Amino acid sequence: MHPGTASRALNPNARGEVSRQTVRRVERAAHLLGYLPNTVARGLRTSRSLVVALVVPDITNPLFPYIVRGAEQVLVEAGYTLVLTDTNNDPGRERSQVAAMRAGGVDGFIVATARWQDPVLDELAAAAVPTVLVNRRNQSCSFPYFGTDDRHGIDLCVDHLKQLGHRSILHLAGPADTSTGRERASAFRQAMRARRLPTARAVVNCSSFTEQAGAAAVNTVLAQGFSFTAIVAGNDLLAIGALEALTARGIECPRDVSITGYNDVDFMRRLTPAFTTVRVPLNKMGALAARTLLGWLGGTEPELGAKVLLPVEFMHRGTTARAAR
Amino acid sequence: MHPGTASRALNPNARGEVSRQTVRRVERAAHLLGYLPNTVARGLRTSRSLVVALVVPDITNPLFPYIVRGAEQVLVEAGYTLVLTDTNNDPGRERSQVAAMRAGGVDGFIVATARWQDPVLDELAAAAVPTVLVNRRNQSCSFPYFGTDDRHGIDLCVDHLKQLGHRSILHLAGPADTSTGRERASAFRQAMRARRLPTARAVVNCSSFTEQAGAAAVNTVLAQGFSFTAIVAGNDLLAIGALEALTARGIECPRDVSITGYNDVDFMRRLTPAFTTVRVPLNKMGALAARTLLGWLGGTEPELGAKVLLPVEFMHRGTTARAAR
DNA sequence: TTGAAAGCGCTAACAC
DNA sequence: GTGTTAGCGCTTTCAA
Repeated sequence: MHPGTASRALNPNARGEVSRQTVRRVERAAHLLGYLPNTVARGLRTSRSLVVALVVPDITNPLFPYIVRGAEQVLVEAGYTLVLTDTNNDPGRERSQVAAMRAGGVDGFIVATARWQDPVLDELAAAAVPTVLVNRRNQSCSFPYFGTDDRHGIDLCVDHLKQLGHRSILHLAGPADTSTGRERASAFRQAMRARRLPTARAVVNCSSFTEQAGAAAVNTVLAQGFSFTAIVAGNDLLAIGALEALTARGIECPRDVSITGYNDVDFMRRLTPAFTTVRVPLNKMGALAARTLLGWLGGTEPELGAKVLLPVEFMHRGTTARAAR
Repeated sequence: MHPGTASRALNPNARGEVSRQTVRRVERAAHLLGYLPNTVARGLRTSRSLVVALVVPDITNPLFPYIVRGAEQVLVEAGYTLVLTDTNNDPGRERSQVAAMRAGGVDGFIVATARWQDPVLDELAAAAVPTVLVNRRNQSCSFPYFGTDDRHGIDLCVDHLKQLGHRSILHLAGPADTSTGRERASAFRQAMRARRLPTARAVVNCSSFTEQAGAAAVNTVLAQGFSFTAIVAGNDLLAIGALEALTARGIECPRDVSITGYNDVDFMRRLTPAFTTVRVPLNKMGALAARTLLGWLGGTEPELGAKVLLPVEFMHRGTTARAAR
């Protein structure tokens, strides 16, 4: 039996060029020998590895497992393998890991670590590596982006608080080198202005999307004497940090201050009080990104600057209440 | 310049066989051209890919991200790449994904999905693929295993509850096809007997390590009229499910029933009441497993049935209290 | 110290 | 429909 023929028999695309009988014979033999086509050799020959890399900043941030899961589901169904790489929020590691993945011949990237200015993405774009962005994007948005409708989400929060009688609302903004930090802050300002609510000193920047940063920001604002009756946090972790900082000072939520989160990470509904937050379809975001990348790898090049914003859902729970008179 | 020489100049091991001057020349050129050695081709030639696969049952289970992180840290430092594969708790997918990884030429496996009887592991053992087990093991323990000292952890729970005056203690055991389910149940029985506490009907099996299963088990026991004043849950999710089921029936924790969890997943301390549970060094478990696998790949074959049990720490928080009189 | 050549396992183009 | 051949990019023996 001749290797070329065997190869054709095993390859779904070329199977047509070979007699049914031979196909059967080859399949039988392959099964018997426990033969697994060596995808490395195949990749070398075809320069397609059927591997996609997913770059996350920190897999222990409860946001990301759902994105990973959504993406892997789609990828595996299509016969692809997912390579996860966790950059530990370190641009240096991001650069080197991406380089390693490239050298390893991955077919494309799903990037969840985008910073506002991101040289790694610029390189990827320059090299025309199929890449999609998820959760965050870079300024130039060099690639298709799958995020959520932050403008709407934040607007829902502000609206809800206004309905409850709040006027002095503080926004805990995520880092300015992330699109989510910037865009939610901008959405907040716009939502406040649209309702003739005061925006002066109403936005404070947090150094990262962590509890610590959220707590620190609240402490700073309090120390400066700025008073507020509600907080719109840039994400759930910032919201939790804010709650802790307030509680530590005897300020109670929602009695004294209302708080909204963002993302509706799994355990938010289980906290006491259960958190009012904005639910984001993380699974779907990952799946959609993967599907688009797969399409790209299959030849249908996407519109490069395309932004897909998934709809969000406001979850009214226990951390928001009518403003004290 | 001749490719063989260039290869030697770039390869740390063979660099000695080449003149310093040539090395410099090659390095300069490589840098200039942005040359990245193609690891696929290298892998084909050397049959080492510098890739390790990590198999998890469900990355959204908050247990696993920490293990992933611990492992990846170590792996990346050693120049390896981590391939994550999530089997969605499905043995079929586990089998096919592992086969895919094998065909993809990974150097070894870290498996966190082991079932008590696990044909996939048997195959891996038969093929002598370097593999380490983490979190769970199989019955034959065909590979080095990194888990926690469950016997001690469960003993601490029972001891604590006994100190508080509890005698009727229920154990919510994880699935019988996992080592963690079986061993914690066995540890529970032993701990109870050692303290002359009753074990009849004190262990109930849950179909999976999920909230739903925990709640269902508690409901069943309650329906059967078995009464208890405390629960030792097989893991945190079961504990949370149990708490929900009890609360739904107006049984309060810890006033009426005390509950202990297991693993001390990140948000347990944030719940109200904060959960009494057993803290497990997940990060270290992943790191240790990775290091051992790396050693194996480097030539130091580990003792095959070796079990490394990491120390646990009992976290006394708000879900346990003195037994009602 | 460097050059030459073979070959890792597979596939695609071409010949029969 | 099947056989033949060349070569993906690298490493490594062997010879110079």
